[in-house]
Amino acid sequence: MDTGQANCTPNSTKESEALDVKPLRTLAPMFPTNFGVQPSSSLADGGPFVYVSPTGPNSPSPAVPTPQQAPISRPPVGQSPLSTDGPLRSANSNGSIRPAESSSPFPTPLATVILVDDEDKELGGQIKQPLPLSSYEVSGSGTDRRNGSKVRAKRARRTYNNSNDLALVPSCQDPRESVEIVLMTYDALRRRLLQQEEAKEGKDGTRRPDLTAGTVLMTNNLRANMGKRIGSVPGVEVGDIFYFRMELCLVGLHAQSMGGIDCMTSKFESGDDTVAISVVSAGGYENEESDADVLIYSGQGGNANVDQKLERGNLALERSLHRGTDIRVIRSAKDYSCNSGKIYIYDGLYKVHESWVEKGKSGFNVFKYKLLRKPEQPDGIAMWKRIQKWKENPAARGRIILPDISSGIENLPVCLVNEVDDEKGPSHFEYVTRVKYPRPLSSMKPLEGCKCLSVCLPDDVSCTCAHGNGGKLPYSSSGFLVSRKPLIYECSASCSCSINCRNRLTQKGITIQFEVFKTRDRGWGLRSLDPIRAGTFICEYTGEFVEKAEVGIEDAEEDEYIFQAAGDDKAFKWNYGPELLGEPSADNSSASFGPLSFSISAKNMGNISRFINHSCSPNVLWQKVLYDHGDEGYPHIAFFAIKHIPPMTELTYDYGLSGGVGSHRPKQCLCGSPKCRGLFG
DNA sequence: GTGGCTTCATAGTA
DNA sequence: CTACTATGAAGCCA
Repeated sequence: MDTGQANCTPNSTKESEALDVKPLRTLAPMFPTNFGVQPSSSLADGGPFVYVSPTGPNSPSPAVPTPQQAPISRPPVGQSPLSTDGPLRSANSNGSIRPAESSSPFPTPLATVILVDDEDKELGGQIKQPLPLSSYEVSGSGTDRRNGSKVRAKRARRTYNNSNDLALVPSCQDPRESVEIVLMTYDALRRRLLQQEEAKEGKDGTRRPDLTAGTVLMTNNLRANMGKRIGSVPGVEVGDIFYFRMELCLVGLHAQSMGGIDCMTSKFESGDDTVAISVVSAGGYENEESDADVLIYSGQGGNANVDQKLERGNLALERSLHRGTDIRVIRSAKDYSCNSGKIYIYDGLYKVHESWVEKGKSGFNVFKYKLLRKPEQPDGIAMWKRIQKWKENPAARGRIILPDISSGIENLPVCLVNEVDDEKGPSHFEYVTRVKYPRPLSSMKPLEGCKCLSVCLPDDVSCTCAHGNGGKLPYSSSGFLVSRKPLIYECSASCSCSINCRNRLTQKGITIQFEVFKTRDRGWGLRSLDPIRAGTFICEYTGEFVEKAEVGIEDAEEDEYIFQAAGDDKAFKWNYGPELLGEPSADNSSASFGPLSFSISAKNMGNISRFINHSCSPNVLWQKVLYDHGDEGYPHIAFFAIKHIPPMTELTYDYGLSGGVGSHRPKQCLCGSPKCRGLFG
């Protein structure tokens, strides 16, 4: 944002020089038509299957097995003594490894994404309405209160056919975009369901918005990468983060909603085998996770009071060892910002290198599988471990220019680092955490206050602040934006509620550990050391409030530090698919959101937000908020996360394209997105 | 097609 | 924080 746009040559050789910098996440190749299976020569030529001994060339494990280890009696390959192989229906003509046709008759696993959107009319009468929540509200099991008996509602079985009859708009061509749309839709529905749940007075039982949202998307075929596959999943990149197991299901990474091992039957030269395709290591068993490239994974079953058996997932992992097939690994990390306390990270492809049986803590046999990460993959969990070390010992972090660019003004220090060249930092500016208005606050219209005691609650119908926001508090109890709104009214000094009220989110400042860093080709940028969940408040855009007419057209430098959002339709689609819940479409028209009649200049004064660069595929959106005055013409601009953002990923928002309305001269865009418009500003 | 079972989930409560 | 438990849904399997 602070440099002129250099050139449009992407991916020059300079990229590889950024040693410790996580490379900017690149997009998956377009139109992947294979199943992610690479024929392995050792398998294709019918060579011997590799039984990796504990002393194998790639195994740093002890040469002598410990006494507690016993070799697994290996079942013959291609023949299942336990009938774990499913029926096979696909013919394989070329001899390469192909997944056997399983439950999905889709000829290709291209992401199937159905968008629900206001422009449906273009498609005329072919559109089928999505199934709203009410049409399958009875889901799962519950207790019938009349007779106390356990009843189990029929779960709608989804039949996968090729007619794509629920497609409301054509499928996305870019798998990355498909995955992101599925995830954003999922979380939007989940947040909305949670909001509805919190507003209910009598809470009958524990509701699970995560599962309900998942069911809605599954029922509407709104998912990516349907059908299982070995290897990487189109549109999902190493390092991607997830907050619910259902998210892994919806993007095709791991189909089991709870199970840790996912498998599929695949064709091999010598027959069919059910091999493991993905595992989730989330702390449920005694796994060893000390090394970033090694995972000692425990088998399933046993339940701590019986021996585990060589069946199901355990057998599949054993077969994966024999076949040498890739296994996707999803690892978890502690994250106390979310209720579950953990977060899932896709850590890329591993292979099983050895297996054994040992006595677990309970004294019963447990299967163990040693998985080694395949080389030459981007950092996944390794980045997390590195950040953890930085946090424990800040001195271990190299290339620090300033430990805190805010000089203690922010809630948390904001580090300034340069890992790409010798530039010593951005040009001077005054760090401020508040917008400077042309008039004093005392002269502006005050906000109407609520009379809530202690904190505002979503089930309190008398809260005037909730009324001002359309009847619902805009943030969930954990502090996430539920959906984008034309304007949010936070509680203010006029309210009787305390500072702990959930409706005082953005006025309290940042809660994430950010750092300002030098990008390769776009000047200085902003990123976070913490994972950021969709809907999280990032920061406010601070600077000097200027009326639009006052912006100097001639000042090129000022132009780089202006917040002046234009009304760009695509950038405003965040609250996808309220129709999926049987609700009316949200008003996402650009008239509700922009363009703005004012600008904020951060040239002379500002905060971290002045370093947020533009992208045509942004991960941050802006939202108008009022909290210290009631003048709707002078709203605060608050940034929120559009999607889950892994640590060390650059934060970007869509500057829009003012199209000659304002003073901005369009600049060459370097965002690298497939959707890049080429120009912005 | 169906019902039962397993499963490294969740959220709430103590 | 940790332990406990009630509820849950996908996919496998008989």
